[in-house]
Amino acid sequence: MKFGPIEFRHLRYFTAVVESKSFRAAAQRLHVSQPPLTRQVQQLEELLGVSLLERQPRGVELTAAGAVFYEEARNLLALAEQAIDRTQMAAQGQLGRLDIGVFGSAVFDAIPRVIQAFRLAYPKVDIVLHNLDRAGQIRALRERRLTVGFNRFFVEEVGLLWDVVLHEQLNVAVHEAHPFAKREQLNFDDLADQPLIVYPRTSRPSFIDQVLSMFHSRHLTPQIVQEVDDVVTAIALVSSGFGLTLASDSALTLRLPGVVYVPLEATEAQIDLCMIRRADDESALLRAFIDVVHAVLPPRG
Amino acid sequence: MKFGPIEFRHLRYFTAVVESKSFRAAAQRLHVSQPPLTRQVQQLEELLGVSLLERQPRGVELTAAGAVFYEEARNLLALAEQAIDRTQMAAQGQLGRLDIGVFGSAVFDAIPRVIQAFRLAYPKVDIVLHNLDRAGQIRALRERRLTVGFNRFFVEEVGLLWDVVLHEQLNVAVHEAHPFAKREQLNFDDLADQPLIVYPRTSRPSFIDQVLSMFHSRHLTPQIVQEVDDVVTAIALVSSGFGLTLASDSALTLRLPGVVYVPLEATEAQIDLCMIRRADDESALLRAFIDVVHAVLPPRG
DNA sequence: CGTTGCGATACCCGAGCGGTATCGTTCCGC
DNA sequence: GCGGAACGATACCGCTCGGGTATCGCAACG
Repeated sequence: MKFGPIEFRHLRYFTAVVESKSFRAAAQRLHVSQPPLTRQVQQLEELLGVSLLERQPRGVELTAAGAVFYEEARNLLALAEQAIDRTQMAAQGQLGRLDIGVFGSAVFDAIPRVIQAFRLAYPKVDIVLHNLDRAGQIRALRERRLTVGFNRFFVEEVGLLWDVVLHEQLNVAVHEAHPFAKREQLNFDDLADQPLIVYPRTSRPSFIDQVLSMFHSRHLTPQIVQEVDDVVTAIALVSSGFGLTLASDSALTLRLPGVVYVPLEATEAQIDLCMIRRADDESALLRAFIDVVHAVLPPRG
Repeated sequence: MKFGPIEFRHLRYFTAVVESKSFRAAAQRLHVSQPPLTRQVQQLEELLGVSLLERQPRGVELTAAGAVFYEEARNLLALAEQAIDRTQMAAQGQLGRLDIGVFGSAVFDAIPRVIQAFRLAYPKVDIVLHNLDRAGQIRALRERRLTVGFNRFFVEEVGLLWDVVLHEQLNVAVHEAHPFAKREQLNFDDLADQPLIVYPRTSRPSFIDQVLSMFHSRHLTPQIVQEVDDVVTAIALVSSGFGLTLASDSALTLRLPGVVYVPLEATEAQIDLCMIRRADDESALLRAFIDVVHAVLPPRG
């Protein structure tokens, strides 16, 4: 006489009986015989302490409470189906939340392209962008607040993996009044005695360090006239005739009045865009995102 | 190796494991041993075709899909609780919908008082009022579109029950300029040769039929100057000096300019308010409503 | 007034749930 | 570095309980 808690079986049986208005018909629909159905519904009524059906010779009729419970049961069964669907979607990486760390000039071109493509392929995934420098990204990754990070020049970090996802050329941003503005291409020697604006210094090694090493390998010493925090400020200074600066291809979408971009000689004048992630993150969502990144960004930049 | 469909047991076990971050601790919480827990969670994962937990030496960790399913499971369990609550409330008449048929002057006083009291006692019951004459109420009751109806003078109807819930006195509505307006009380003899406005004729026998029978039993013949559809119109005509009319106590709240109500002699000058319902309706909701009606309306009107 | 179709009941069988005992692994302290 | 402790997984068993067949009691219908 003692029953356990309510189970989905009770709901399935009860709703079938209600919809068939008959135990026998419902039994047929459920591919069971009639007596178990009777028993389960009786149990359900006893568990609830409520009479749900009025048994009549011509079939069954819902009581007022039965009508309420029927609606609830239908709802629960539908939600259970949804729960399964959603879970399976999540397992395939089609549902969930992706926290992406971004920084620097890549946010102007490469990142938006990746995100747009990913949104299209996985519309039910929430994407949250976090503006973090490299150190911040690494910390956030370790603390699981981030799924992936995009940055330049990752050093090896235990527990983290990084891939180069894009090679970009360097460009020189000059004011249109500057003689370089007419040139098809420039090289490092051209820049040696030019007033250079450099960025950013937030976490070493950084963009600027790689640029400086390119000068050093050519035994050149650039004339640094100003240090700034970010690309936008640097280009703004170029726009106002302060000097020259270097920018990756991604920054080319950043158009300010009077600023002209001239490609730098190709040899070694490359800057990488890297993606960093946890080594132990084997989620389908991250896998799917990585695939999109490689599909969107040119296999060889 | 073949499992049936998902049951609430799977959800209860899984959520317990997640919340305890441990199979053993969850087993203790659930008052079962650890192996069945392991098995049920394994079954759940197989049923979903999804890995929900990462078993680690220090306990268990949710996968991304597991986190999604956990939220869904919590939600389902909470909704199941609510479903039980709501069903039990419905069984006690505390939840549901009450369709009430109303007609005539009772809507001005008695009905609003009843409904206000019922709303207070059973706030989660939806009350829907339907303006239907007696024939319409009887049809709607038979077709289950109505739970109760209020009207005057019910004849016996098979399958329906009626109770007198209120006795009201009759009053004469006269214009203040009329000599009767000064009287403390009136009787039928006074009215015999007065211009009388009568209402309504919608479904016989009706209010007017009872009034007329009161005249006849006294061998009097009233002077009917106008027939109208409803009380409000009748009183409006009184207000414009058209004649006199009779109105129950409920209509006294209906105050129009120049209209004065004078009580009619008490003997036999009573009018009933009746409540009609299905004989086979044993719902707790109806029972509760009837109780409220008898509590609100004076046991002897 | 028998027939028919309904849900309820009685009884049986076996799947499956929960129990105990134990294993394999990892992490910890000595 | 090694034994012990703690974790989840596995093996196996007993018994509950869900589902089966057969049948009952009852009301409606021709």
